[in-house]
Amino acid sequence: MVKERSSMRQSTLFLKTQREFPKDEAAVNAKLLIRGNFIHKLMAGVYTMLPLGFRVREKVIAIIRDEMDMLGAEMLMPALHPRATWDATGRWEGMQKVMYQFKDHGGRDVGLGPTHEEVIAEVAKQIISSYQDLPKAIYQIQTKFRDEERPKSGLLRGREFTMKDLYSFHADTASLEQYYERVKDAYHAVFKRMGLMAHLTEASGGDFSKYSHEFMVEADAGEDKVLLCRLCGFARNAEIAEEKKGKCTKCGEGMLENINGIEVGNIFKLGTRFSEPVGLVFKDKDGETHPVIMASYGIGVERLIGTIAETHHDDKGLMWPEAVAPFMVHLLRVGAEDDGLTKFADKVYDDLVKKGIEVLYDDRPGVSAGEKFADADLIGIPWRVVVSERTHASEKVEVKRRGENDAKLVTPSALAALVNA
RNA sequence: CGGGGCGGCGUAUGACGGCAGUACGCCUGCUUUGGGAGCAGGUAGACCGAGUUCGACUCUCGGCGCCCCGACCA
Repeated sequence: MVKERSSMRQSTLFLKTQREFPKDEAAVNAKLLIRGNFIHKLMAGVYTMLPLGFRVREKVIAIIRDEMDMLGAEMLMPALHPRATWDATGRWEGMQKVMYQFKDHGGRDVGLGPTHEEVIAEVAKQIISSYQDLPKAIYQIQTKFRDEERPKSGLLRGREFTMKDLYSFHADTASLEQYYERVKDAYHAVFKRMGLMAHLTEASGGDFSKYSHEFMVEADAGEDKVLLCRLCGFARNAEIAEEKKGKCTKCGEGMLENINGIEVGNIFKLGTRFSEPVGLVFKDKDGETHPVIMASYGIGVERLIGTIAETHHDDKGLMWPEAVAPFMVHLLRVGAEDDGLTKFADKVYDDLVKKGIEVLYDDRPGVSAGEKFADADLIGIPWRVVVSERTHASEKVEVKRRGENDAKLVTPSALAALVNA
């Protein structure tokens, strides 16, 4: 069915691209996303997702959700937390630097969650009490707040952002290991589906784990240094790497290379770091009590969008992979205002919409062809369809993929099949 | 948090210790219509505070904000 939401007329959309790149941004993703009007910066590290950006975000989330639903159920935890929950693990003090903490009107200490291990452990206490309750996993897609000392690089490091965080609970390490491997596969699938090649990278475990794994996308804008063997795929974060170059320590064949990586996801074996202090325990078959073994798995949604922008563009603008593009088709009506042409273009639009294709229809009157073309290149929708006097004369439309030079004339009825192929 | 840069119509910029200009945008009208159209008219701007000065958008100091480098990064 035709859903108003799936397609839009540009003349009425809350959208205005900018002629120039913003002068105070250096990061490619910030330049392109701001100029293309996908996002609007409210303050450093805090952005409005405008309609185009919102749609990309929805696509990204849908892919994440699709893969995560195979690993556990979704729920939603609050962003506002009481101090007591964080005091249980000592992190009210420990995370003062990154956690927004303040007093409510009643004088109570509260904070905005930078992460949710404490909260989920508290919730899990009510669910888990026996080995028969394990393993379990649960995830959410939720807003996190981090008082970053230095937000930077557009969407790559924000103060308020969406994170998918998955938590798993196990009775023993064998169960944890097994589940951990499943998550690895799911993560690779998530990134691959949105056109990103992520290297599974060994990293430090931070506060509460000896080791963790990060998913690194190679990009100039990446703030992490990673040693990578292109032959076998071995990767290790430079912060923990003892070797700096030379033969790969894993396969012994390839050479280790230094690359910049953007960390789009990470997975941690938490062990009992959170379950123990919170009292999240279970009874085994013999009636003995043990702390639950936990792991957490995160993906930064806006950072992913920024990463895609960093890796999918040319000098004219963005080039969205189809899976996350805000629309599949950008339909441009160019040339003089003319009733016949307008009707023809409207019909092309309606037909595509009826066939379930998401179309952004640039029906703006009085906007030059050149400006529409430039906007289409900037916004980066995968397929560009042009309707003009020329094409109308032959009852055809002109189709071109973003990034390719050659356009071809096809009949409107052939469009949907072409785009869906 | 240390260091650096920047702060002017909605956007991007030029000049300047002495009436704040240009381009784009936006509004009116006419023309135009396949790679950011033309003409005419119009609209709209100095981050905040203190100091120096006859006079500060301009110089000095402080604050705030943004960007960049570094540190930090569950």
